[in-house]
Amino acid sequence: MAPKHKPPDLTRRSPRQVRSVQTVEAIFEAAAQILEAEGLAALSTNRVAERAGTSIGTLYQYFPNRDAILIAMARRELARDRVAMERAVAEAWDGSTLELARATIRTLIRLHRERHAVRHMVMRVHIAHGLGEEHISPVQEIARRIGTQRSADENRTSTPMDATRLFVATRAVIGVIRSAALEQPALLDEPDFEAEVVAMAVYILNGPATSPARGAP
Amino acid sequence: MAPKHKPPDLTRRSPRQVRSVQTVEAIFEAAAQILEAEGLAALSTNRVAERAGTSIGTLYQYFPNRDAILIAMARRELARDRVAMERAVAEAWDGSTLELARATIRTLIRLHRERHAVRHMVMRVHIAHGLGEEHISPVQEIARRIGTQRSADENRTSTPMDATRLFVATRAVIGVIRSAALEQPALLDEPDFEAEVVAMAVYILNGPATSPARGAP
Amino acid sequence: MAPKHKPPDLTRRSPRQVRSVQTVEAIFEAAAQILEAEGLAALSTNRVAERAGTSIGTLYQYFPNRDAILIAMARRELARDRVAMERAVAEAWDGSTLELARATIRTLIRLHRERHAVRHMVMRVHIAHGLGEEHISPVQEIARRIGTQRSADENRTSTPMDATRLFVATRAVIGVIRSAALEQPALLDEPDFEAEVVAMAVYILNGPATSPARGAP
Amino acid sequence: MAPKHKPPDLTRRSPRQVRSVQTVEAIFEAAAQILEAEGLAALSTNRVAERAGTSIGTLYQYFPNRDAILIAMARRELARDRVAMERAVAEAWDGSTLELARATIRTLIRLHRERHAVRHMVMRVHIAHGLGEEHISPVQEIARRIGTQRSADENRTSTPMDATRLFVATRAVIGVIRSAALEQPALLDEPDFEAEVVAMAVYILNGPATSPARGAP
DNA sequence: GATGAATGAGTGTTCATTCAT
DNA sequence: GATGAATGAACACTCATTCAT
Repeated sequence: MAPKHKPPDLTRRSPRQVRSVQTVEAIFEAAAQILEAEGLAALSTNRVAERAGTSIGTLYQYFPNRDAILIAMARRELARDRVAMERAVAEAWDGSTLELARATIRTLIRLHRERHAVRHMVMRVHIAHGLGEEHISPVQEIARRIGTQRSADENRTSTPMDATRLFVATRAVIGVIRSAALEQPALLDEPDFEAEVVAMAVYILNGPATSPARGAP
Repeated sequence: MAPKHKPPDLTRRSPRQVRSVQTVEAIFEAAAQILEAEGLAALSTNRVAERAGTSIGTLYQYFPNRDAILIAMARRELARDRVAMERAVAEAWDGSTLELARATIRTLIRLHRERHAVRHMVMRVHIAHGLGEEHISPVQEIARRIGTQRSADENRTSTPMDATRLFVATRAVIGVIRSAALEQPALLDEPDFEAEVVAMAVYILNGPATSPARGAP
Repeated sequence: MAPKHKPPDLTRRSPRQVRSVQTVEAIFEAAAQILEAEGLAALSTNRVAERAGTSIGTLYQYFPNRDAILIAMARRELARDRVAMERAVAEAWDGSTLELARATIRTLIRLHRERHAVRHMVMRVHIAHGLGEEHISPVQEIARRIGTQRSADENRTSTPMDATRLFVATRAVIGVIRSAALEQPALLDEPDFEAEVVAMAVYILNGPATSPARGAP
Repeated sequence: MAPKHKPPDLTRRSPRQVRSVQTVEAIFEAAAQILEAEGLAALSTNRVAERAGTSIGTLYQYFPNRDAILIAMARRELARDRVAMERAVAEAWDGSTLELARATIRTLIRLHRERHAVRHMVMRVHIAHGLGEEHISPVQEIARRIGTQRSADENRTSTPMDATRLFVATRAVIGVIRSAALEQPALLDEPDFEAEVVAMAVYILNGPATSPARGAP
């Protein structure tokens, strides 16, 4: 999993022409299809190029090595996540903490519904390359804002947020959703599941006093 | 990652002589070292044999293929986990739910303190081979016992445990501990961390009414 | 000897560029040389590539596995045989049955004169892969035409051809020639040998009444 | 197919004790079973020993290398053949040439009916080791006796037997029977098949004048 | 800029054979 | 005499990567 060769640059040509963009897009799609159908071990550069309808030569003009493809995919995914999360938070910001948490978690669940297997593999490679820090930020950042900023704003009597609790809250939420995607994808569509996760999150963030009644919609 | 061919047998010769046992042990240790130092991709059978001080042929007399080594390691680890968990539960069974949860989680944390990277990779292969069911059982089983059986025994007014909540509780706990091991190993040694996880677990399992005061020892 | 796994494709890239054709030709020649000098067991893909002056990787771009090389060789040989046989038959068709048989058998003998050992091994692998049906056809077909079609045309009083006799005739001829090539290659150059085989063939096909006098040129 | 290592001695211990004989017998039987079920390529010494119920160590005390097993099997088979042929000839010696040929060929066919695949592989290895001369003798010898000695005895007007004709006759007969065993085993049980082969043999050996009427019993 | 033929180090795995027990 | 653990050369095959066209 660790990179065998020196990792020089992770991008080669930034595609400016239309054709370039299409090629890169085709490569991403091809890689995703192979990952989904046959797993990481089956993802060879030759197969990706073939499925993408280009030659390997061309592929290597856009990506310096195999993992660069996966890392680029991970980053694209993360960027999309960030946008979706930002939007969800922005829309729910004026509501209650409960509503805000719900909006966040609902978005997170939605992001895990599609191609979660591909997501997972791509992210694993991303992390294996020591890029994990690019990773958690969106959720963590939002959790921090919910926990800290808002309690300050609204002068609530919640326990002030510390790093450990922030860590526990974010990892619990992500861990549960990831496990569900992996083990029981059907759970992601159940309102109960969302409710439980939301309850858990709010409890951890705000402390026991303000935790909502169970099963509230 | 998914196995291409049917996995015929995962064991070959079961070691009877003393020498054999030592050889197998050496293979496990060599594999663990390589995994820890260089990751899964660097784990080739030849290197394992070399580092174990045996020949490749000998390695293949005990393991029919590369993954069989990892699967055997995973199973050994799981067996150890199960024993540790059972003991912890047995010792804390007569105490309060809080104490029981704490004992369980403390054990879980301890299990993740050493060689968690190796654990992680080994388990991933184990799961990738469709053996995931051998996996969750110990924690899940214990959570079920804590949530259901005990509340029945003691006639507590807790919300009855359903499958979704059980899922959320176990995956949240495991997810948090796993993330800590991976991202911030130091957290595993902090009492605060344990306290937060315990609080979260008890809250999810028993419902808001009975959740303990924050930071209680 | 029987193929363990299904034989998915026997060809990979079909050579389009000039260089490719040369490569494939070099592989065939290298394989033939090794077969002739050291036998089937010594024919490893690495050695073939080395002797062909290519890399192993290149070899595998044209042949998906070791046996595919041999099968391709067998097919090429069979195609050549078929052409030679067709031509011989076409040229002798208007002559007597005796002349026709002689032309056929003479061609068959000639085909076995060069590199018969290579032929033999290559064909054995071909058959072992269940492709035997591609095999007998040319000779069998011609024998059938000589035995059936011609006797009808010419309204001769020969015994009508049945399947068993056809089988015996073709296998006797081929068996004798093959044995000669294997055991006493010098026989293939002796006119007497040809005469005996022709006499035998004509006798079996046409029945005793019309068999020619011994030793007739 | 050519022997990789020096072929020092093909026998090690000649089994004198009862147990030894049983062991060797078990090895032969095991080898035959594996050959029949999975072919030559699957015949490894380890598997033979395992199936024979001995250890490899023991196997190697009776046979110095893998091929020695097959060669011993071939020789045993050949010895049996010789005995059967001798007996058949002895019994039919006083009859007509036709009857003698029929007895011979009938025996030959019978010998090819059982385990012909095993026979074939075993013989192939035998020949590949340059021991082919041990091979043809029984049939050839008998053909010679039929062709030469008898025509002298009976003062028939048949063409005197020469080496070429002897070769053609024996290889034709063997070639046909071998092909039948390999390609159409059912033919071996048909009286027509035997009749055709006998007719062919008698014709070649005795010349056209004395060849029997077709289909005579 | 695109192509795809060529490369070869490296992988997993087998198996004939040896030798300490 | 029997055992079976150990050996390691050899094999079939893959795949990331390069570069001449």
